[in-house]
Amino acid sequence: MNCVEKDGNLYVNGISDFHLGQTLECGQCFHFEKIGENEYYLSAKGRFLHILQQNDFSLVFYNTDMETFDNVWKDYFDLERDYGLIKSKINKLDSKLRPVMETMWGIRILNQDFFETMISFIISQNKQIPHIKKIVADLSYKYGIMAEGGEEVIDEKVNKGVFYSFPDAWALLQAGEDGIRECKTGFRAPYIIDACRKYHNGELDEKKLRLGSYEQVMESLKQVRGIGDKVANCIALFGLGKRNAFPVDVWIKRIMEYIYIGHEADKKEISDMAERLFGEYGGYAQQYLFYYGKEMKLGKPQRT
DNA sequence: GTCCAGGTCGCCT
DNA sequence: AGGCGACATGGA
Repeated sequence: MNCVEKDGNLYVNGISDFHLGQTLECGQCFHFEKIGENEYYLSAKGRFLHILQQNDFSLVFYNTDMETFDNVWKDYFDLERDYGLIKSKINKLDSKLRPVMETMWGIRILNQDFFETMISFIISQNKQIPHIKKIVADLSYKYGIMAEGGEEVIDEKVNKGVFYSFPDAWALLQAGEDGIRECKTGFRAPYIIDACRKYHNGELDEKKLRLGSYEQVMESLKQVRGIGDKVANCIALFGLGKRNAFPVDVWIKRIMEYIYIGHEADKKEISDMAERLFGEYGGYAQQYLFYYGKEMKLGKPQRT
């Protein structure tokens, strides 16, 4: 991986196992807008980013310097991890994933902000991804602050929320349950408030959670109203770096039934099986499977 | 109009 | 313990 700064933009070459579109669209994050072929606006880490993937090996980070790339985006996109190795390990554990990983070869698990991930996945329950994105964008526009680098770019064609940072816990507490409801969060509004309180008063301490075990993390997260097993697993995986977490949602349930079981199974069975099959690689396997199954509509009942 | 969405809660056996 | 409807909102 080598970087060149030119005209204020950063050109990164020699990357591998990375596809920007797959990584953003695979359902792990919600605060972005597609503006072209493998070209996106996104908001993360208090910053706005315009990013383009030119080919399998090179990326353009617009209006970005080397230091910001090294300190922020390299970690955010998980670019320092060897996904070739991860895929070969998973392939050894279970060869049924080979075609899945060959199709979704460019997914990387983003290292996202814990608080934003927690609130986003509380919102995600019983909602489709486009609507989750809309709510995240609206909350950011209404209660967040302008993201660093967003002001110069503002573009009427996309939801303005992508130029703003996701609000912090205090801002959402100020907005209150009614303010949060204005962004169409519905019955999730009190859940969001509870999460903000527990985050703000230190009951949920990101540093402690990151140091804690997967089991400890799950138990702490599930103290929040509106966080059950599935959402807690998503937060653990995407917001706290617990790469063994294996969220079981309707899709993964269908996909695992289709690929491995051959009949209906309950969620407990699915997650036990995933732990046996994938162990510490559960999170990666889950995300390859999730996006593949969703794109292929595996096991989904036909509806016209 | 009906059904479902990256679920969870509360109440019912 | 496990089953089942309610929950807001929008799109198919």
